[in-house]
Amino acid sequence: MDKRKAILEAAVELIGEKGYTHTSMQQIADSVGISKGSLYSFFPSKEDLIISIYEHYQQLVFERAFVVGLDGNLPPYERFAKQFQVQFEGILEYKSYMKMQMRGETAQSSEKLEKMGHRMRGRLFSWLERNLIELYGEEISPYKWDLMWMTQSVYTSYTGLMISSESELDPKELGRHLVRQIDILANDFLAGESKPLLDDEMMRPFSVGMDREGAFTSFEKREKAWKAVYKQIHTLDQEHYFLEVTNRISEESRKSKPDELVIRGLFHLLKEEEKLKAEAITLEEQLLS
Amino acid sequence: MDKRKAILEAAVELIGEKGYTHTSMQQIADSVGISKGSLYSFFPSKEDLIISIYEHYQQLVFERAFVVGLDGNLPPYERFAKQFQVQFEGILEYKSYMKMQMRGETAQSSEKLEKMGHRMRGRLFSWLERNLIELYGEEISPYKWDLMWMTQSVYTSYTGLMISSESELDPKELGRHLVRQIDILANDFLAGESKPLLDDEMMRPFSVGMDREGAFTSFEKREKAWKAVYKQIHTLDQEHYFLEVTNRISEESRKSKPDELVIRGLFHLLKEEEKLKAEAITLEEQLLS
DNA sequence: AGGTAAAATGACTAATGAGTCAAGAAGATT
DNA sequence: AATCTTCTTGACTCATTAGTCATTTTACCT
Repeated sequence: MDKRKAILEAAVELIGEKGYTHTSMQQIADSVGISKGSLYSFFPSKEDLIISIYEHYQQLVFERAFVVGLDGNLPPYERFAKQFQVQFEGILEYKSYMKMQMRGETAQSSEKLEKMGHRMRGRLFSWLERNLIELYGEEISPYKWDLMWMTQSVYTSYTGLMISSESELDPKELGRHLVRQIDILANDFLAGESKPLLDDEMMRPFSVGMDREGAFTSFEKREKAWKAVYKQIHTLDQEHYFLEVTNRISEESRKSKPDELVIRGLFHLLKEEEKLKAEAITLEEQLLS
Repeated sequence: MDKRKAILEAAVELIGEKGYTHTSMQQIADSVGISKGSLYSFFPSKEDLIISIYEHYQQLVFERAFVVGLDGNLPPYERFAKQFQVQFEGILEYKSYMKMQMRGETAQSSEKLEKMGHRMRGRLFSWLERNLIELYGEEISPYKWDLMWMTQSVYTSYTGLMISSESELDPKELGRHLVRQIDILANDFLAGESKPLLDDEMMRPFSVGMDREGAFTSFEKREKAWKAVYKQIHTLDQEHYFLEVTNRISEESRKSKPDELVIRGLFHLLKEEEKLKAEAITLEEQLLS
């Protein structure tokens, strides 16, 4: 029984329901069935707890969605729709986390969370951009921000609708629907009927490292290395065990002060499996550089 | 110097910046330059204060937007765009209120605020619906929720963009842009190219009194009476004075326990002006029924 | 100027909740 | 069984803040 995970789940549930400030550490402890002191042995502070929640769940939600990007025998348009579908399915699965995230209320606007949010938005936009360029070519470029902004707003509000409404929307239909709307507007832009409203200049806060080579590119490489490892793991017998090890690595590496020794140790566990060695080494290099 | 208003403004500023829970009554009092005790003589509780803020500003923002609906010599399409424009202008003007509203964090989910939010959404949707039907006729009806939902999400997210970004978006362009996007999607729906995804059933939480005659209809009538008064006032010399009286009536009538005597007294002030008498009486009947 | 009513003040109370830590329970080791 | 180690507990401290109210200041009137 993973107590840490149990705490995260209980906390997400409570905070999603009543908000961060109106959920006390005592309530969370009670809900898990442990004492407050014990809770504090897992998370040194309330802020630390909520940050861990974000780290934990963002990883889960994103992993789901981006795997589809790899299954590369779908035509672009369908793949785009499928990716939304998978994302919406993830939202349904992690409803309480999403509820919490949408409330958006946290501790005194933590530096760290802000960075995380920024990184998330950046990821979303960069993913959208890639898809738009792939679908419509470079000609869409002048209109990309308008399309991306529109997409992001509608996506977000459908998310809100899904987690609040009783009558469940079908993720598949929703994905198609969204892509269809994007398509209509994109074609209108390409036909030169509408002028763009948003440009690079004013959207700078949302473009993460598309200008600065370093940050985002290295992130991309790391992302690839992660994916390689996960993909390889799925082919193995001891899938579950290696997944757990890898998730633990991921968790540790996202901490503010990751313990290098822990990470190195965990990687040794992965490297024991011959079929995983190459991917593990690549990822380890990426993480410890 | 209206101290009550000064408090509302200071509070909006602080709460917009740091959130409801992280803004103390002491800070608000300090910011206005009065004592806490004095603050409590205006607002009996913190919750009461935030409710008053919503009541005060919603009125201001909405008033601006709906006036355009009356200037009826614009063609429907342009009027629709103009209404968005005016609304965006309002957002720019009441930036800190909007910031506060977008944070959405309030006291332990007050019954009253929830009702208010619901009413607001209802108003927005009913306004959108009217415009869509006017522009595209009854045939748009099966697609109205999809269009309205899309519009509402994009509208909301542009609002967020306006209040956060430094580079100011032009409300006029933004209004046109939004209406243009609606138009493209509406035409696509009408051409039978896309199927609707949302229907009355699942959108019931958002349809305020479109089914139940009473509530909304009577609200509409009252709305008309208000507009008639405001319109008449604009033709008068002492515009400013009568506006102030009317705003005061509006404020009082939105209180949880409106003082009927105060309202009756204020109406006497309006009825002194012969040209305003008829409209004032109609409104008074609406309010005191 | 003197007196009275109204308004403003800020020290005080009470509640809440984050974070600590000494003491005790459970488990491991010899 | 005795001892040591690790985990768990919940009573306690301390800071914050909503809301109160006796006292003081201001404004107004005669």
